Amino acid sequence: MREERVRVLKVGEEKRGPVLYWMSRDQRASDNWALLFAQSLALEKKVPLGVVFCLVEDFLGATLRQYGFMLRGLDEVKTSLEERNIPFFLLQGTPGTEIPRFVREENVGSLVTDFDPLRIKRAWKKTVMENVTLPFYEVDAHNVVPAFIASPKEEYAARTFRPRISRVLDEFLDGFPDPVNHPFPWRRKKAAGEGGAERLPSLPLDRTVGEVPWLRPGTAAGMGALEDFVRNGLAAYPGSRNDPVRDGQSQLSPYLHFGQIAPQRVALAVRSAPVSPEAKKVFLEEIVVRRELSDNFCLRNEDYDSLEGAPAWARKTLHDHRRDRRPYRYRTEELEGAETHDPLWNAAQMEMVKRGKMHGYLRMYWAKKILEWTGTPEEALDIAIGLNDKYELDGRDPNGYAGCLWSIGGLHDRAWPVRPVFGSIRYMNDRGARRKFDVDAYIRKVASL
DNA sequence: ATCGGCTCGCGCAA
DNA sequence: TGCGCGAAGCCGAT
Repeated sequence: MREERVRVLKVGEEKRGPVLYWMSRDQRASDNWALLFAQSLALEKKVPLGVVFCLVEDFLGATLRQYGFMLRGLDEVKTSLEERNIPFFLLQGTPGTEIPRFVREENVGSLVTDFDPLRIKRAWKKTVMENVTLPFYEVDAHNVVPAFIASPKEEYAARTFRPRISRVLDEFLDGFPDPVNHPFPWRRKKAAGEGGAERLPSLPLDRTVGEVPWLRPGTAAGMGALEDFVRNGLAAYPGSRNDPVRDGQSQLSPYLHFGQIAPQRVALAVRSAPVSPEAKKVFLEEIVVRRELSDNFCLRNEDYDSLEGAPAWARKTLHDHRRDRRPYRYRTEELEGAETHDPLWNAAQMEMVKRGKMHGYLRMYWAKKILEWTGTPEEALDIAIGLNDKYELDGRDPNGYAGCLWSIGGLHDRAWPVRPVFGSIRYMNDRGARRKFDVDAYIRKVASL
């Protein structure tokens, strides 16, 4: 593994004791650089290795839908790790309290965690850091090119970020080593406690948004979806990705969001697939450049989920058009209930509510119409992020924040001809959608869900 | 079907 | 200081 993936969060005092990987964003037992680094430390010191996940009861308003997908995936992680003599502990509570307590109780010698640019995760790590004395490392197991290496600043657009990735991609896109059994058993084993899915009934969750039956959670299912896409979808991807009727997208984003599969595994599979160089290029642009640009945005911009995070030209133009007349106005509840005059928008909203996933092209259209139909750009952004985080399996992800800001706040985009309400933010309408795909067929498809 | 204009600012060449 | 060009478009002219 390239050592640039590792950042020392705290030098700490070296002492003998097991190595603990505090798993957070990258919820998988293989293809995980943070786990691999933790194991290499443990092997070097000849000590046990354990993995802990801290279950927060109310993570940014997450729902049964998202907790169900996550906890069922974690149960698979537990099984896979235990087969390799690595215990998995599912704690419940605030990481700032629970991780330092676990470290003390089990006499942990070194602590490793994975990388996440979101501010709540950074705040947790800061508290943990202040409450432990041992060495504490962070490994970017989510990005092919680690976010701290990719760029030292907030990038202006994909075109400024792309060359930074291309320069070093070959160095970082290396293969994952095979998992190995850990030779040193964890001794004073804390009581294992209930499994993840068993805890679902007792968690204080929003149960109005139920689990989705059509997408099976976990690493095995995610790897299956990847295999299926590479075999049956990748070749046609450039032509079908913007057609929500054909559904030419990879369906991998929920697995990627919860870290159940590694983006790097996806990139490796695509790179060696027997398809045209063009198809590979188009998909790698999505899976590497665009996805990692979202991490760059959230890492380098404190205001990644508010209009303050939008570029200055965009904030100005939206402000200049603040008082423009809005021909349609909807309240949050009307939007949430898919009760607008626009059947395409309603269908997109219904697809998200029912399936936990909205097609990529429609996400842009959907968010831009919220800007057009609500009182202020700030309100529009709050509603878009709120609905996305409530219903999408991949809510609360850097990609979601960057996507909403792209649609509403001109992020990573350029100026376009001036329109009412939008100013020079790129405008979209259903005529454009009709040029691209059979809108009525899509509406019928959603109605039959 | 295809094309140009719309419009802004970064990054690089000079 | 000038210039090319960009994350998924729209619209009207041809």
